[in-house]
Amino acid sequence: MVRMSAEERRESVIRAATIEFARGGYHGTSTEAIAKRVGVSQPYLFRLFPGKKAIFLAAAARCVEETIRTFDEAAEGLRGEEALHAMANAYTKVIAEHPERLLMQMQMYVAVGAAEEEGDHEFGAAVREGWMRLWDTVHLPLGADAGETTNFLAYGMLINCLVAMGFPPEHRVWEGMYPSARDTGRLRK
Amino acid sequence: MVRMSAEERRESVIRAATIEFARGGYHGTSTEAIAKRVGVSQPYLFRLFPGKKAIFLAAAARCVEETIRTFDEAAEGLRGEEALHAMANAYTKVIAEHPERLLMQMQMYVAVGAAEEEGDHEFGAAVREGWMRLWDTVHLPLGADAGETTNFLAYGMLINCLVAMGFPPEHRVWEGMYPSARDTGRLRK
DNA sequence: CCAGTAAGTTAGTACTTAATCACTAACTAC
DNA sequence: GTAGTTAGTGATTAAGTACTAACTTACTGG
Repeated sequence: MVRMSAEERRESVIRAATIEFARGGYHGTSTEAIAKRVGVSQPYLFRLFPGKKAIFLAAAARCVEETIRTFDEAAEGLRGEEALHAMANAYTKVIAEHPERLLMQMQMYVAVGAAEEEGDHEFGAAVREGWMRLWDTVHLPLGADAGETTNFLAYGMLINCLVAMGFPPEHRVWEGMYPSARDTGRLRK
Repeated sequence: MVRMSAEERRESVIRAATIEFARGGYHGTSTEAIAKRVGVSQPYLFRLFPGKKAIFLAAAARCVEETIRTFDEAAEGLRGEEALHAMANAYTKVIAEHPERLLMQMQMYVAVGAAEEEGDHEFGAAVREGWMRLWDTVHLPLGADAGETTNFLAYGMLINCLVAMGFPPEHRVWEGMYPSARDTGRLRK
């Protein structure tokens, strides 16, 4: 048994939860599965977090932070087409190294409807706020062009969906993605 | 009690299931919720379908059919930019009248990972096949241009995500969507 | 009118799972 | 060393849920 500070454990839980929730979504993931991945007993999760929902929220929030940071760092000091390429490349790297982040984002989005249904309006608001922060993050480097920003994010969402569907990297759906992204994602000033 | 033929009932179940699964996803939707919406007892669902999974599959398949048919009919006899506008308008109409179809699509996509995990490789394959049929459906009217097709579908996926997140129609994220779709989605021949 | 069939229900089972409670083991300061 | 705190577990529970089996009600053809 490896003892950790509660704060460190919470970190591990967030990482494990991201992977598990990314696969199964909120309802398709048991707290036991998360606990197993962390290497800790299931009841202990409820010492670290007030409930399952709080774990999901923490994982979702973290996921948004990291995505925003990824784009922010990639575009640092760059503008226009250069920023576009830098951010696209950064995202490509995330796809390869942390696909769970894309899937977790999808799970966040689809979880909004259910949360709204059960009276939780804060969750949807938080997700939308995260999206707008992401929007603003890429907006400025892309020349403060709304059309360009929307286009960039549209390709991002398509990528998320294709990854979720499990299309292998060599599949033809990926063709026309990057050339096209460069082409149709050109900057009009 | 209104009696129906089993076939008609199955139809009702598929429609009800689409709405329920669209909100809650596979695991977040109980067969009881579906039965309630149909107006039938919960166990009777298992006479009409072999199990919950079969209901989800039927709803998902139907959803894909209808989306493909929507584009197919909208683009009938049109090519290039005209087809693009016709299909975009048709999709706009679906957003307003049948948002559950967009949400169900999202739920399908995110369900692939979990299905794969539990050894069901056919589901993912079916979803990908549906996607490719959709791809081919819009590919030809858009001038058999892979970049154009990808672009069109990218905007579609962005729309799906924004709808899932619950952005109201007047929100600024929608600005730059249609102008931009017209603009960046222009046809290069 | 009645026999067969198809539509539908009520009651119940087996199982999963989020959350609680009482308890134990390890670290830390004095 | 020992007192107090912090990390962690085992046992349990209550609620929910997919699915089964046995029974009932309505329609239909001869």
